[in-house]
Amino acid sequence: MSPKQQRGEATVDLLLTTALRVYAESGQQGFTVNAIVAASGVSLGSLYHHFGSFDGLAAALYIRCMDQLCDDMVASLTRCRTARTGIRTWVASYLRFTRENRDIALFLHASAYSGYLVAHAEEIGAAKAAKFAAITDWLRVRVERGEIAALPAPVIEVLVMGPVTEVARRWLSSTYEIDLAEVTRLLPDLIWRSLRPDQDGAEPRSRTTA
Amino acid sequence: MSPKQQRGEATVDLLLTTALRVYAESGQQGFTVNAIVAASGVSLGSLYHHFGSFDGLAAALYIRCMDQLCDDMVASLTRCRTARTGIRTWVASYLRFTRENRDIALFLHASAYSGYLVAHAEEIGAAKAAKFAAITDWLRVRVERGEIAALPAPVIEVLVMGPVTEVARRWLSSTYEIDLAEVTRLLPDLIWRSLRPDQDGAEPRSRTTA
DNA sequence: ATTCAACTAGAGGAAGATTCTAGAAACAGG
DNA sequence: CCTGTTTCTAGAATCTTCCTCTAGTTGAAT
Repeated sequence: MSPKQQRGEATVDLLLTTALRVYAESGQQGFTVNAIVAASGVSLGSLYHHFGSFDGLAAALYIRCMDQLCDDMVASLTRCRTARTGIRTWVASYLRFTRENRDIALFLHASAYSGYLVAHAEEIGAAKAAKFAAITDWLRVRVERGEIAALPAPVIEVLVMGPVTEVARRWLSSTYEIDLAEVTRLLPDLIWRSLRPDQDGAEPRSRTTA
Repeated sequence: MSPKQQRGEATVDLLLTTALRVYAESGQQGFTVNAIVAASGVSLGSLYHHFGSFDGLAAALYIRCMDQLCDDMVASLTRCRTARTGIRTWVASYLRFTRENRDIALFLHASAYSGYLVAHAEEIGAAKAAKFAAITDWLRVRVERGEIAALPAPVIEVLVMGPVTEVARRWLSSTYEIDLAEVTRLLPDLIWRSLRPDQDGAEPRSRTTA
């Protein structure tokens, strides 16, 4: 299972990094084996030796990018105790990650429907679920404490991730003009509004009880 | 400018309709000129006579689908007077459209980054902006009346469209399991919460003034 | 009858994913 | 240090797929 030589690991890394750069520079059109091979200097044989197919490389890259994003989000989220700061931090960290890792964000958004990961859909789904488990747990605890409105987990996820991914999409597409700084200032609070346990004047239970 | 024969219009329509069906059945992979030609019975030359290129057909299909969606949303929205019902109806209508027109929604979501519309990006952008103008106007009026929080237009759009498109994405991908009926029941109110002018007990101005 | 849009059929050719064979580099045991 | 084995690299050749173009036909309108 584990490689007996570590020279391959470096080429794998080089290939993935180059692939991401190629995608960022040339878009979906130019995202091809030849381009990646040419840009990386690695041979075609090496590529197929390590990934088996082009889709294999794309799937590996997708998983690698998603892991980075998820690790970043989970780290930000789990550092927070209260629901309010947690949600706000979650939102802010996604936007920050997008700004600081444009290439990764672009690839993630574009690949969602891109077809080259249909073959590895199960694998990717599993990886994503594993990473999201930490987030779901964090949310469940706060919902049980009454710090977040009693909603199904998917609805909460959608209310947070929805606006944020939409902003990212627009910022990445560069046809819209989005003031990312302003949005980062406004969104966390606005999203939190839709998740507060109740809005009719009652104080959050964390103050009155426990 | 106007066609001297109207037989072409029928062919164009047949091609677009078939293309959508092919996409729904075969996905990105099977979305090719040959497949469309075979499924429609129209000849390859005809296709090129009308659309000039494969990308041309894809762009035309994209615009047609987007028009349908936008017209539906605009019709639902402009029928509403108050901000609250408007926003809630907007959300509900998008979800209803997605449920009732799965193929269209799928194509729209998947094509966003798909690369075959890069060539016609300007054209598409213009068409989209034109359709969205009605929505933006509707929003501006309500913001000026104080019925909606004083936020930049993009932020409002993102808060509404974000969660809704995210739900659609999940429902379409079929790896997530989304209870669309339940979401349709919950989301409109939740989204409205993030847009209400203020949440600290003050009544909406429409009641106290004017 | 002429004209022009609409259409048909099929060839051409480019591009890209994959396979294959050959060889270099690391590793293990003697 | 030598040798067999596995991992890895190399790049040409292949095979498939798909977009585009050309040349010619049909048929409605004037």
